[in-house]
Amino acid sequence: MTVQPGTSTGTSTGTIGVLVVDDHAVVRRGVVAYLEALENVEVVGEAANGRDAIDCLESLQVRRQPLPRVALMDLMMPKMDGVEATAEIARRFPAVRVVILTSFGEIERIHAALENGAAGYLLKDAGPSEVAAAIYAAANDDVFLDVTVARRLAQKMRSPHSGVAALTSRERDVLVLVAEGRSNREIAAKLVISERTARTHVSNLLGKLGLRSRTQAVLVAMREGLVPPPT
Amino acid sequence: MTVQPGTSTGTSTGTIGVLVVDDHAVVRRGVVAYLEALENVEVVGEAANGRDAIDCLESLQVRRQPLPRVALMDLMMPKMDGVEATAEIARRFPAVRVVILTSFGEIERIHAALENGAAGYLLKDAGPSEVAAAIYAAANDDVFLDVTVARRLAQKMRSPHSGVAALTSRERDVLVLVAEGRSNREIAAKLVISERTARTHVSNLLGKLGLRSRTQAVLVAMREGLVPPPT
DNA sequence: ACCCGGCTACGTCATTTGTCCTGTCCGGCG
DNA sequence: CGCCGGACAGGACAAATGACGTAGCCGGGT
Repeated sequence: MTVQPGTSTGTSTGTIGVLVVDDHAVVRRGVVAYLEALENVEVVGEAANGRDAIDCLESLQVRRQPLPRVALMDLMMPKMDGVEATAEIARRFPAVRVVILTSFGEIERIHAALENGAAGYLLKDAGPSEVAAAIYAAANDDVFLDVTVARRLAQKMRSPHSGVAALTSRERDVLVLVAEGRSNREIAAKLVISERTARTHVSNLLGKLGLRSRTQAVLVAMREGLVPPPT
Repeated sequence: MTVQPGTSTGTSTGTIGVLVVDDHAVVRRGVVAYLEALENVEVVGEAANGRDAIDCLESLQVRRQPLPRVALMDLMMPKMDGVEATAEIARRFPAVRVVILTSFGEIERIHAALENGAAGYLLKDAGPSEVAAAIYAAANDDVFLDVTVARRLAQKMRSPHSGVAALTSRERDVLVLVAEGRSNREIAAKLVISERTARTHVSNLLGKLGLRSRTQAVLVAMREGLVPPPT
């Protein structure tokens, strides 16, 4: 976690403070380089994970320093997942808009992030102009979505009957466990239900997803971002 | 693909030319920012994927311009995988050292990359100093490995009897197909063998990996980088 | 009050998967 | 040459998986 010294006199009204959150130093460097080219944007801090980001905001708050207007944040970080961090920031620091900047466009994570209060979603192959647009939009209480993200989201809305969206919450629970390599028996134990019931859920979700085996379900769950890729 | 204009008079002996290959513009920007801080290093081009990188080298060659001494390259790119690109560069442009800079430390990909002629392996949470060290090492015909990568590699060498290394090549073939969600019957068809044989292979590889179901095998195959995560 | 959808559970059945053992064929190696 | 390990194959069997139908329970909406 890094906080710029409070000596910065440039934090006047009209300047957009940005907190950059990413576990990869290279990416932070690239983002900062993007932002430095923008006149009325100032990077007020960097954090390597969600926990650090929260800490950073807290310490700014107790020091009565202005909070950043925007947090530019990766998903998939150690310590604290971007989705969780987004939720907590939206809850505890409602003045801070969270813009997601991540490598993968996994529909479930996109959905989760936006549901948790994200004000934008960028993919890492975005150019400087897109990052700028997203930040200005967020600062303006608008929402900026990457084109391909928006398209995928639209597709999801159009056909709620394909994909994990069609699953009930219980079926999603089961799918997550399937995607962790658990057997029906183990799933039953974890969820405190009968093994037959677990099998029923598996059978139902396979049907809804149009799959023929739990192995394929694992792949779908990963593709949709329902479970993180194994480390 | 971007090539710096040949007007650069600074490409004197002693200067290390670097080609940056990554599909994420942000990452390229960050890397370039790193490299700009180094005195005797010059970025001679950028490419968004393996194919572009090769093209870039070709075009430099036909124009009789000096090839970069080092290519800093991501794995997991569209168009052409980093491993393939490394192999082709090592074969066709032996003067160019390839340094891998990637997010994940998947032991199988590390192994494949190094086997294909990579001269370094960095993780993306590397700081500027590590990137610099890797580039200087590569330019010097040395090999630079990230500490955690080196450790994992050492672990692999120490215990060849855990992990995918213990598998026969045929078993690896089968594992790849398992990890694609194929059934035993489909695997048999793909490999033109009997289903019983496919089952034997699956059973044997599960035993060697200490697993109890093919679903877990999927996770291991992903973790080891034997198959790319589903897009 | 009534219906519907979701969670629970069970029974039955066909398939798939995984284990163990046996055995053949072939190529490399001492 | 004999030996060994790996690919291939099959039999026998146990266990897990998945499909389909049925049914009780409960909460939310009409």
